[in-house]
Amino acid sequence: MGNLNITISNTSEKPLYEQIKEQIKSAILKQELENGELLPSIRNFSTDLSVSILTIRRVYDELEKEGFVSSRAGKGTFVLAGNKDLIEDTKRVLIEEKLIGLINLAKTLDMDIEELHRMLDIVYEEA
Amino acid sequence: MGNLNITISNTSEKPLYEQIKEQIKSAILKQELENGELLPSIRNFSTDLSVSILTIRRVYDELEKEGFVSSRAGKGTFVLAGNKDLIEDTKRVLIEEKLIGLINLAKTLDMDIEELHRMLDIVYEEA
Amino acid sequence: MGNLNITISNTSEKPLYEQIKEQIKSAILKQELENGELLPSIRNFSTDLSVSILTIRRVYDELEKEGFVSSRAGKGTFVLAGNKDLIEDTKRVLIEEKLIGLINLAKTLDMDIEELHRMLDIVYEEA
Amino acid sequence: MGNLNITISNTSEKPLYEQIKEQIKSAILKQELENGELLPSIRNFSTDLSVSILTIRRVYDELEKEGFVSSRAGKGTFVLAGNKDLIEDTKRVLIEEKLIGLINLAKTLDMDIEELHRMLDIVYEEA
DNA sequence: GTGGTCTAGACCACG
DNA sequence: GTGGTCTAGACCACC
Repeated sequence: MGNLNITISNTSEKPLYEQIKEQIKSAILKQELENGELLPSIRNFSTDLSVSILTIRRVYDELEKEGFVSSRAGKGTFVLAGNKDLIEDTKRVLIEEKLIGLINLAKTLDMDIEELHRMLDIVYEEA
Repeated sequence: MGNLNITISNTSEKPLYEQIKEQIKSAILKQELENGELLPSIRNFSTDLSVSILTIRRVYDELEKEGFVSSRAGKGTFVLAGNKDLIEDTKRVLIEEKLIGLINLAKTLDMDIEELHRMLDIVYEEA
Repeated sequence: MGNLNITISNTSEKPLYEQIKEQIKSAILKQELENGELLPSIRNFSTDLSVSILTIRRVYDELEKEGFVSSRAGKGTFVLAGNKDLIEDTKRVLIEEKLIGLINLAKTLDMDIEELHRMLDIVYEEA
Repeated sequence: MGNLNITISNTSEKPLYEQIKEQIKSAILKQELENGELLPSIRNFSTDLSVSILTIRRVYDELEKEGFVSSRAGKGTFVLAGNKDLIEDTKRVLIEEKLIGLINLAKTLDMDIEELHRMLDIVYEEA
């Protein structure tokens, strides 16, 4: 039941490998990709997305070092989503990183926490 | 009443010119720098901060393009902070950009608005 | 009295053929497999372990080259464990190889032999 | 007082990038490279060692992710050796990894801890 | 077929 | 000058 639709933008400021990596990571965190599921081969994936083999290789390399997938020569690259705690922790850490950036900016602009809560609701409605 | 203390980090991932630019911009938005105030000359500023003249030139160039300062040959670089509404709007836009990124991430991770408010308070306490 | 329980891991960084080979070799060195004992046929073994026939063939080939088994067409693959001295020597050589690597690392990190003995005991307890 | 002599072997089973990475890491751990010291540029280093630019790039990338160096575009790659605890911990972890491998092997070969201590002394003398 | 390593180029932003 | 990203190939071991 693998669900993996990757969209990449050449105009984005984010590097290609990061765009792809984040979308795979997000799919794992949302549990759209199950534990043990086989990801596309490096060669197939690179031709599908029209990017270099090396770009996909980098995506799989970094995901493996972060513990989200496991690559074995001759077999392929598999999703590791067995550790539910890791998944929940990772989600919180990702959100926290963005919150820290937001709060730092708010503080340098003399904006208080109540105003921040108000704007959060407003922007959430519009998004 | 000019208040301008710039601190730069060589290990930060942000480029030097951006670090300096953001701090000047923040000082203008917080109204620590008044309308018409004269900023340091490119040469003095670059020696004070121990960075290249080119780096400061880029800071002033970009700030001028964004409408925060005005440079006149032979006279110097002046703060443009006359329009109070513009300043308030600019602050909101900066915060909104970060909020949009935060909310997009939260949605892709299946995190709801209440949880986001809770985490905002928690991280705000720690920061 | 042949005792041969092979366990393989798909997430291990070691290749399948090496995992299997090491376990057979270890069983011979520990004398769990006796001299002259008949190992499973390539076909049976490969279906039992759910690996390719080529993988088992490679295991038997390498074990034969190292002198631990003997394969005869039409008869099967037999354990060669007659020379007890050879077995003891092989065990020591395997351990020595790892010890050399350990000591080289310790020396490049300026760690002395006493500290090494201490850590050996500590890690041995935990393992 | 930078001391950085890298030797690489094309016949080693270890990949080039790992050989180079380990030697730099070892120099940092032994404090032969000081905090803040500038490492060779990617281009110079690659021509000095006669390897591809990408190989050196990978070395610096991984060392940065592990927290041993910091790379900044336009400035270079610097040694981060300020955290003494990290350095001591890293040394112990590296030794522990090898000890675990050694002990696992010893156990599968029915070799006890006393014998291991004896062999450690013997091999240490010879090495 | 698969991933792992390596090469020899290129263009970009930063200083 | 520097590192960061990306491309288009290649050879190898493993399955």
